Amino acid sequence: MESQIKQILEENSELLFGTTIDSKIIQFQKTRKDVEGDLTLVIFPFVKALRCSPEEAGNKIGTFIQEKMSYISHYNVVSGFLNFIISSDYWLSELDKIDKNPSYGFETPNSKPTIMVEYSSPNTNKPLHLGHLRNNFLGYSVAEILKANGHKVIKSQIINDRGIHICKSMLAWEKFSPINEKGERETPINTGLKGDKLVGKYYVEFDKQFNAEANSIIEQWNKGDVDDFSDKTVAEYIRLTESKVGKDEKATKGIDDKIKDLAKNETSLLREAKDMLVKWEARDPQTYLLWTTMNSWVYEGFSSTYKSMGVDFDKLYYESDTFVLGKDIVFEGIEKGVFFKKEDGSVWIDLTADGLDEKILLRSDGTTVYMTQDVGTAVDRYNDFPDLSGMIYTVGNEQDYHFKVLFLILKKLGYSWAENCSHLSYGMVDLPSGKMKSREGTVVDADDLMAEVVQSAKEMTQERGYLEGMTEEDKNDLFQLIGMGGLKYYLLKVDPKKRMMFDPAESIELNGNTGPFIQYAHARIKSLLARGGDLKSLNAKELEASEKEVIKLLVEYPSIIQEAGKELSPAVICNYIFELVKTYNQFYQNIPILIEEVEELKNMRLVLSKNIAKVIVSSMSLLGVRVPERM
RNA sequence: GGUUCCGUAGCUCAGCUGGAUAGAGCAGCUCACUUCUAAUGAGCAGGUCUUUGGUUCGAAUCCAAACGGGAUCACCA
Repeated sequence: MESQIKQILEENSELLFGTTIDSKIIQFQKTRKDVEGDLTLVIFPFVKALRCSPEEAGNKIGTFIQEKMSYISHYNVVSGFLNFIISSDYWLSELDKIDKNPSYGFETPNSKPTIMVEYSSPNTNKPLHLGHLRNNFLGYSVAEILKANGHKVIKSQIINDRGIHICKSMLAWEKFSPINEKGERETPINTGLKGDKLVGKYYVEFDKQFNAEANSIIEQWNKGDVDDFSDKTVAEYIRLTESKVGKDEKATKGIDDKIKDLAKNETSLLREAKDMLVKWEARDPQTYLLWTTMNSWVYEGFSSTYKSMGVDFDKLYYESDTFVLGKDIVFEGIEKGVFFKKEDGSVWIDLTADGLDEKILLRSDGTTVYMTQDVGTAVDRYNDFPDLSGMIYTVGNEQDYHFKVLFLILKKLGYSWAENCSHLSYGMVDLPSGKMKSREGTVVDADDLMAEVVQSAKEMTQERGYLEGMTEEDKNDLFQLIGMGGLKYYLLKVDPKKRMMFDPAESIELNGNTGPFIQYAHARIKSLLARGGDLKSLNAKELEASEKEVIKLLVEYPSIIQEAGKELSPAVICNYIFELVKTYNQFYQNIPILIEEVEELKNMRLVLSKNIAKVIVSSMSLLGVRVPERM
């Protein structure tokens, strides 16, 4: 409709305006709710060309368009805005088209280039938490949205299964796990703990012991007992301590943190963890066995968590595989002159010319860092899928800098596809009580939270649901569907880029802008349709205002999917579906459907409802949310 | 301090490629179930869109500065 009007204006611009017009000045917008009209053209930009008042200009253009387009029944001009009223015929014919298209809003599958979407990518040293939920739901949803836009999508994750953090858990387990009467240390089997939880427990234990050791070193320093430490360290300690004099509380705390870091570097625990990493990279059999065992525990735990989340992956990458490639690339890069070596053997890239810093790629002991692995992983992926037209990394915005550097390094290494990589950077999830810190144990565990929302959905549904005749199994599935639907919708409805507040009480809320609100509307429509009998083809002639409003929104659906794809934002879908359901509910509440006596009207209202249900199911599927037949 | 993101109703968020009187949800106060699922709908109340300047016929939206908040600037990942 808009493009038709635009075309008419452009083709007849000489006639209307006496000059050719810039297509940019043709601006449409939705008509305000309190003004009569379905589509609004902004008149101000034309006023100059026409040299008359906005009122006259609007009338001139309005009359002209109305003559050319039969679907426009009339128009009005209000303070510089030309409002077209589009006839019921048009909306009914649109509804008919929508009704006949089972995959309405979706592009032909696999008709566009392949994109890889990476998400989740956890460390294997601790369980998944609330932040991972946002990440997973977001990544999964963006993948679905891109598919709906016609792209072939490969869902992938990189599992950070190596590195110093894993060694910390391994070391703590070896050192601190109690031995039972059978002579075994703790395992998921003999403790009944989920594997990821058990390993996480030892990561926390490491940190606890590590801090204790660092504190005792500081105490030692404070007493003046410095014989066991290098002159350099001692000098740094003295310098920091002296710099505290006369500083305010905040600055003093900052310096204390630095002293703590200094002390941490001197702990035997960290030294042992580092030794372990070196042994691991050298494929020491015992270390490797321990690593394999503990990782397998974690994978088992993760896989059950992913199942509850309802997410999956097409292709997994492991850092333990890709870091070697990363290392090779670094060596090549040195020869190409992209990287350089410092005296102590560490390898760096100088990005100061690009406004960034120097970045390390290999430590002086030859082991790799995060960046090295990511370089390797990226190259590995393009080797596996040479036709990738894009790669999207779903990673928190605290890593904005990392990805900026990563993409720049790839570019400098001469990979032409580097510019197709993008970072889907999302904001942190805050709790009302403050920030989550995994080391301090103030996290919201993903498994616990999911269990909680499902439990809450269960209580609520038992209280007010329509469950007669359902099997226990179906009921449990329904509770799962509602609880998870609520949680996913809650986490996805906020613009991904923004930091968001997670209120546990609100996340299990079922009224207002929530997943269950939308699921409920669907169940209600299904109940209508079940009683409505067979549907006939549309033959109604007129539309009530509230019916027209609903159809208008339905018509927007394809463009919403496009926008969500362009913005990589499931929130766009959420906002749309909420608006659609709200508008439908107004219609539902005010207009009789089954009890309507005029057959054409009843039939049309049922067809309309059916298509609302269709769009609810399809748009919710883009969020990874299932929708019940009844609730 | 450098870089970067953010600041809209009591709370949580939409709106931001400039356009009409800035919108939802929650919380508060009314009202509507003998009628299709009330997990709903209708209404009331709630705003100097952080501030100041600029661009423009027109600014929550663009630009600049200030103030306030977050992230980041590791031989952690």
